[in-house]
Amino acid sequence: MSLSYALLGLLAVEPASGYELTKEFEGGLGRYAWQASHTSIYPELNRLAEGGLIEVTHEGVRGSRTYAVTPAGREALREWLLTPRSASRRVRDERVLRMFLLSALEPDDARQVLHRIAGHTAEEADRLRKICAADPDLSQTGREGFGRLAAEYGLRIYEAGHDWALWAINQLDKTRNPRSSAEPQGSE
Amino acid sequence: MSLSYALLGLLAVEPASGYELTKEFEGGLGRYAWQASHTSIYPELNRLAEGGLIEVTHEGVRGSRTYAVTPAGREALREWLLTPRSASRRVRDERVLRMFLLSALEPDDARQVLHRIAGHTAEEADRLRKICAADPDLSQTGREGFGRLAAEYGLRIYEAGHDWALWAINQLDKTRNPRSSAEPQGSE
DNA sequence: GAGCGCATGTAATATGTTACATGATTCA
DNA sequence: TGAATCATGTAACATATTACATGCGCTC
Repeated sequence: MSLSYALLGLLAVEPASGYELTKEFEGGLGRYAWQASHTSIYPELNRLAEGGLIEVTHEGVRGSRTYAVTPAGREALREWLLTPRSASRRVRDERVLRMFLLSALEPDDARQVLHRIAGHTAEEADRLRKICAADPDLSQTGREGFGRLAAEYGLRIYEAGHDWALWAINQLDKTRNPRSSAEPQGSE
Repeated sequence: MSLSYALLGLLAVEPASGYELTKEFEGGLGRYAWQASHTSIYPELNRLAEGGLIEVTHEGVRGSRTYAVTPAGREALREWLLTPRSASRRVRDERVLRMFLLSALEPDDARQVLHRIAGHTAEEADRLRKICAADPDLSQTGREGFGRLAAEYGLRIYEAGHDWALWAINQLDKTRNPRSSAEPQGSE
């Protein structure tokens, strides 16, 4: 189960409570890689603790429990990350699905969706570009460097998505109007 | 439910049987966007047919049923694709998750995983580059053009992932050995 | 002391996966 | 005629989402 490893990975970088982990999933991790809500996180933490992969290191004032990975947990995570599994393609990305289904639309509708995608990917890329520019050398360690690596990945993916959308719009325009091969379109 | 729209989208491009749709999901669609097996596809087709969004247009010799979208189904698909839903982030990508968890590893282990990622993304990009080169102008229509658009997207994403992996390796090398900023590493 | 954010949980429902199951047709 | 592929399905189990639920502590 991937959620266990996501939690193990976060805790391996820095101990945290279920509440803090939940917020972590609302950021870059849940955005690009694996989404989870507190109702799946808390039971999973309990299961991991029962299995001896994590343990409670601190009990906070409002009943919060801070978990940390045990050596066994760290080893389980390491093994999972170092072992390639070609079978592991549980891909589910609704945004990408929408891109794949564009051909099912009338060209004018598809163009409209592509313009929206182009706008959205540009915005996201801008946002991430700022984050990356703030720390160009990946000097931070721990959770910070973690986010930095993720931001860089997200940036490159959004830039690629943006380029793709522009390319696709151009292709559609060519099909509609084969004489002028690159008619600029108003952006959204 | 995204699966319904994935099926609607495929059928909108071209009528097909459950068996054929299942194979479609084994290709690019299931690889990058949305994965599904026949055990979820068949019940979903029945539900869509009950809801009047698709209908059986042909019964084959071995009990196969070819479905096509109804006007209602086409409209439902169109509305879904044209309506932006920012809430729709059901992202689950184990490969990306692994990238995000790298910071939890010792640098040497992380480097090893990154080299594997670099190798894998290069292979995938090569594969897709050939597919794209075979039809540079997106001249095909229907299911073919569909695949072409998807291949182009996949190519760009894998290239971006590859670049990211190389960048990350370089960053790790810098951290290990700050004097020489770009020490080449043996690939896997 | 009222309201907000912290912090965790359960239960019902929806969804997805794995294993099991069946039978037809084609091809060697 | 036996194996491979076509073609669809059910049942048990695992997992995830939504709605509901609770209570503490801080701040105003």
